[in-house]
Amino acid sequence: MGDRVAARAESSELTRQRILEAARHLFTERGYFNTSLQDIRRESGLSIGSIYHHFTGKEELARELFYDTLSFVESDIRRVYAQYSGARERCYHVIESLFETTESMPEVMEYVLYFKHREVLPGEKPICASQPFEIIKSIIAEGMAAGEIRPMDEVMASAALLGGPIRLVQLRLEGVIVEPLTQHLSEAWECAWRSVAA
Amino acid sequence: MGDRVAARAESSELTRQRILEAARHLFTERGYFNTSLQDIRRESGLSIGSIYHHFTGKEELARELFYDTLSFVESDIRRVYAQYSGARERCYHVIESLFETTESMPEVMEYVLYFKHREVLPGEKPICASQPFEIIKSIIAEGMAAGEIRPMDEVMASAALLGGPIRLVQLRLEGVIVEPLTQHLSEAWECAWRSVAA
DNA sequence: GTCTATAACACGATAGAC
DNA sequence: GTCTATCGTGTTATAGAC
Repeated sequence: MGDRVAARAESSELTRQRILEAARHLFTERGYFNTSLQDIRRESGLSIGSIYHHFTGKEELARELFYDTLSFVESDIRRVYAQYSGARERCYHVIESLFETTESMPEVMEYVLYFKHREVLPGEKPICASQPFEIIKSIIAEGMAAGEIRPMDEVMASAALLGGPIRLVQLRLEGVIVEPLTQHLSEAWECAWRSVAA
Repeated sequence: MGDRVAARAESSELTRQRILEAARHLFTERGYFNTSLQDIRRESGLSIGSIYHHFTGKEELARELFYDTLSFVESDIRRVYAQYSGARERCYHVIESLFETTESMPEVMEYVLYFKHREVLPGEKPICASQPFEIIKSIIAEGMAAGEIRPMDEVMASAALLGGPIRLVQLRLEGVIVEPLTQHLSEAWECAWRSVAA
């Protein structure tokens, strides 16, 4: 008997995901404000009523996607942190994972980079106060203590290390770079590491 | 008699500027889509009719501001290009000017960095195809030919050089960095140049 | 849980007096 | 050139049948 409850819950979760996927696609393609709930209804193949049954409104869709994406990025960085040791290795694999995600899930990457929290979700904490940012900072702090990274302001070091790669991701998403970013990994890494290496 | 015509033209130009200033302020503060013409009317102290007399609509305000800002940045880079020689000197002063503009005209900088052409002005060329971007590329190409910069992909070099500083500008605009960026110029420059220096 | 129909509203844009 | 008043449209969100 619990089966029927479980099946219903599962199907409910499925429609939830369908709505979120449609929203993510449209938000990244034409932007939050250029997407109406009618668009999301059409894209998801469901109805307005159904959307409002699962979410309180359009804003919650954006919020949900935002936190989804953020925790995806976070777990990815955590994995790298746990799997490797030393700032050099860890930073390398953070950038590698950044490039891989750009290729395999460009919409997720686009959402992370271009989503304007302040505009769409006023009152949310800025992304730089988020967990991923904190992990990066501690990787760098440890690397500095170990003498791998030149002593300098931590914010400076993180900007120097990731600024270039992030810029490349943007150029790739905009279509300026046409080859997969993974092809440029070693060259990008060389530039990034030189900027902070001791 | 020409005086009266000139005076009228001047006053007309003045109200035009008042409207543009109000629009820039509101667009950067809360975003294009969160700003209504009523807001611009209130902020500028004029009327809806007056705004429509000077501009064809809201979108033209954004477009006008965009090209204004772009040509400001362009002339700034051109100045640096003409005033200095060698990739090293030129790049240093481009970054210096970037930081100075961030401090003296944060709204201009914010408009350049965060304005979403694709969303607000669909059909506009992306900023990376713009003149400022082209000048940077030629500075780098000349620097590579002169042996100042390691041989590498030009796009890669520009991302490495400016990615870090641009990231710092963003952090400054978001309030993560509280001191004027000019204080960090030498450290930021050190990181940026190391990433590409021969 | 899912649907359709519709309410309530704000927006960009226009018309026309002065 | 500047203004006020207003139109038409598209939006988010709700009500209520099934």
